[in-house]
Amino acid sequence: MTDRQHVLVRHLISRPNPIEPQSVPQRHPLNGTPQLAKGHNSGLARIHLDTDAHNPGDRPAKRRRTGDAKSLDLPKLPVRQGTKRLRIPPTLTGLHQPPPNAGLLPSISTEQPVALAERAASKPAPVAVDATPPTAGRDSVPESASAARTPTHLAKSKRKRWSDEETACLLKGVSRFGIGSWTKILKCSEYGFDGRTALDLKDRFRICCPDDYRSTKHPRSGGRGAVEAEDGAGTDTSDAAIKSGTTVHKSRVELRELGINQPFAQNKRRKRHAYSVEEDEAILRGFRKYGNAWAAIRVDDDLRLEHRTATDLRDRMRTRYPEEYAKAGLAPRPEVFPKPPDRGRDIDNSTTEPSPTTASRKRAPRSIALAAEKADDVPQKPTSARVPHQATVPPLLPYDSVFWGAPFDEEDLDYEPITLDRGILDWPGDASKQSFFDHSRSGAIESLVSLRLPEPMAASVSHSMSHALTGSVLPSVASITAVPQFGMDDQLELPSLMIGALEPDGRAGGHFLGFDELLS
DNA sequence: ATAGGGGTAGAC
DNA sequence: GTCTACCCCTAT
Repeated sequence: MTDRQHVLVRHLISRPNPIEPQSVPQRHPLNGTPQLAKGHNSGLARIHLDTDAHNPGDRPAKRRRTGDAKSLDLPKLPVRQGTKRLRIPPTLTGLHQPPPNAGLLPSISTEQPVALAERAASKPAPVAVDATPPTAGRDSVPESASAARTPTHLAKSKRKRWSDEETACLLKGVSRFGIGSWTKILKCSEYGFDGRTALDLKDRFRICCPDDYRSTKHPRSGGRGAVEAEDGAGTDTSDAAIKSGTTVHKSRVELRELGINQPFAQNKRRKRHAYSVEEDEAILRGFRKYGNAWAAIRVDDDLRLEHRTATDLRDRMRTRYPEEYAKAGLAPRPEVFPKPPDRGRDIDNSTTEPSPTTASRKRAPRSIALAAEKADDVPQKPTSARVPHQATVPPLLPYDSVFWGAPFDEEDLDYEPITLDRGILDWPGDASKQSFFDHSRSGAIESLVSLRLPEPMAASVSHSMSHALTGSVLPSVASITAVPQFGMDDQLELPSLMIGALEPDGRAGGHFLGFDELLS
């Protein structure tokens, strides 16, 4: 920055705000609430530094923002108890929402603190289950307890041996519902399992009856049929071995004792078949030909898809070609467990609309967004052109850089989704307002660059606002007032009101924009 | 018959 | 643990 620009900035900052004369109590241009009262000749910086005078101390001092000791907050007017928070015009709704990287903060959890769990774990622990005598139910935990999952349980849980009762329940369940219906068995009230999962059941069955389990994978290769086949072919399931406890394989005798005299029912679930490229292409062709008439697609001889069910085709279409599926007006497959947003993508430079204001992208309609995301995951050949990103929105302003009027209290702020008219940040790009501030020619404010703040100020601002969106924001008044190099402890302007106020030749001039103009 | 909104189980 | 083909259920 040149010396001349330094001087200009200083001059401007020390000028009275023409739209905010100090002698007249101002009202917020948006909501009509009283604005911060300025005392005669009392600099804001002085007000800041004398916080006690304005904060008589009935309430504990607000927590300062961390990081920059030079960064001071403007004093807040007292907030009447029970004051309803004002509705913010749609243009500004959501400006006070947390920055997108707020997710880096630890989330609020209802779980017990880890320390608590550790303390619990440090108590004299019950004897390890593995060391307990192998009596039935020795390691059983009351169902309610296992469901509640105490913090102690969250600590690396010990292995729980299968009791004989559990194993019996499993085998009976498999006999009744078939191999593979693990959840059905698990949920059946006639059987009791000690906090097992369906996966646990499968694993246990694989150990107890390996041949039967294997038979589900290779139907022709084995499967003793529970009781018909020879005992323990290839495995040591002799009575001696069983009695000695060296095996958990279940013998025919044991199964009979459990009342299992029939072969285990095979899982009715069809075998999985990965979709081939040919199948995918056929499905797409069929969809384009018949639309969502899946049955018609299935029976079309040319498509050779009869081995799939109509639902299979629907499912495949909605996962393999989500865009095409959505274009037909069909809802994409909902995500069961929505992933947290990929924060890395928020500053993705590969967006189709390169602009300084694309630090965050407008969220596409859920269906479309999902479609695009799904398409990202699909390997194989590329699908038709992606649904382009809808648009971009300017980055969010941290709420402390915008004047909100009096009745706000930090503690009263709940956050709302942003609805921000992109024009709010486009105005400096207007050709009629071109000035030496306009550095990027991009038509949008480019934060500190556009402002051309002196280096010390820029450093201070960027430091104190490190919580804000990357490269996004105007500095907060609080940040600016904290910079002593300017000797401007008297009158300060909101930076947003100064931008664009210079003539191209550098003279102060033009007119100062107010919020009302800014937002009109 | 199909849509929608998932759940499940097995492969990896 | 993740992915996904297959499955299920209800509504239309």
